[in-house]
Amino acid sequence: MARIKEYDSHKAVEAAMMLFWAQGYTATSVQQLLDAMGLSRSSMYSEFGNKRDLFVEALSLYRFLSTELINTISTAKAPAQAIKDFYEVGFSQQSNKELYQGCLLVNTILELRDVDNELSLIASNYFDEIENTLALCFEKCIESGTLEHEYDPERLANFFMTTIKGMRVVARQNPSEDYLRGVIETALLVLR
Amino acid sequence: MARIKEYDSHKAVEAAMMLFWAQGYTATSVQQLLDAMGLSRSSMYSEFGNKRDLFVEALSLYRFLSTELINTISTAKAPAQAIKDFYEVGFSQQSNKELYQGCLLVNTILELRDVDNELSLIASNYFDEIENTLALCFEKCIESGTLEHEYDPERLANFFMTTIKGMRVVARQNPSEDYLRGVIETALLVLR
DNA sequence: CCTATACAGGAACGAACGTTCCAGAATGGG
DNA sequence: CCCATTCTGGAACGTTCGTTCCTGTATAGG
Repeated sequence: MARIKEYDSHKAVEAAMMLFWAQGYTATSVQQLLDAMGLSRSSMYSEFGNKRDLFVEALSLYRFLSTELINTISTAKAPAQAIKDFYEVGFSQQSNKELYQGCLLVNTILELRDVDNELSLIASNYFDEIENTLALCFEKCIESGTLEHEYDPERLANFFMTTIKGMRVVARQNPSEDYLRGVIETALLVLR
Repeated sequence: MARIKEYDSHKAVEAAMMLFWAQGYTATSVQQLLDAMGLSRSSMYSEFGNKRDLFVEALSLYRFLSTELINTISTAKAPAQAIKDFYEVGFSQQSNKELYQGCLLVNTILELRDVDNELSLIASNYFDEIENTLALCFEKCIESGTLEHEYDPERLANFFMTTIKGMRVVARQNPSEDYLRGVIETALLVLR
């Protein structure tokens, strides 16, 4: 053995993720990725195989980073607060720039269906995971009495996930913060 | 003068629109467009200029076809029925295949931001038109007493448009009809 | 020192892309 | 008939793409 790797593989994938997030899969060229990741062609191909595999890793990282968001939901008590926390993540200072990039998963689902269904399905499945977690959260709320039992937890999860996907489309249209906050408040009217 | 044009320009744009709708702008090649439109390279370039201009026409046609949808809203009386009509258009028999293609405008906004902002903005502006019409509809409902005056018509329009955009993302994930109908019913809970 | 490994940089590849151009066939009006 | 116009089909162009390969250099361990 000789010579230790210089670049941080995790940081490289993160840079790639940001670029895919902003520009989409097809519109992002390998050269742009190399510049953003700060490594050479040779290193990229020996480390990640090819552009598609790199994108799969970027998707995986995006999902991993979304886990803290899911945890926020699971631990919250009242459903209204859970949903509010869920929405509000996008407004946090650290990810304020990212807010207006929309959502890598939504973008991927729309861009790659009928083009690369396998990649589109990966993104779709990540959403299903989140949706199931959300439904489970509502179930617990009903059991603990913070949510009336007349509500169907699965239906609520379906509705809020759809709203969130819509908001992440709207986010890419550069709306005002008031616009998004107004949508959140209105959506919460569903819970009484 | 000599020889009358054989192909139907409107039909050609419609075929192009369907293809762009299904695959997106970048992923749709000129050759695929020619096959779908049923005309030769020479005819396409002399008639429409280039791929981008053809896409602009496809967007315009999509907007035109959406007008009947807008008219449905404006003439409806009660807001709940108006929104329901608005949603239900996607379920009509003639456009059932199209339902699962999502929405050309949503797809375009997400795909082409940071790639071709001008095209992305065209799609965005079409949505704004629809949103304004929707807000005006709610205003009339409040004046006529079919909607409580505590509601802000603009905020309601913002919410429902966002929900619709979300549904058109979900539609591209091939959900069940029950899923979409459940989301609609839940969203209508906002109106009491 | 020596060798195996990790890098950079760039040349080269084939394929696909959008676009332009041209030769030739078909067709309607004068 | 004749000519202008509308079409087809394909060749060709330049560009960009993802990918592979090669040369050279830097570095850590034996």
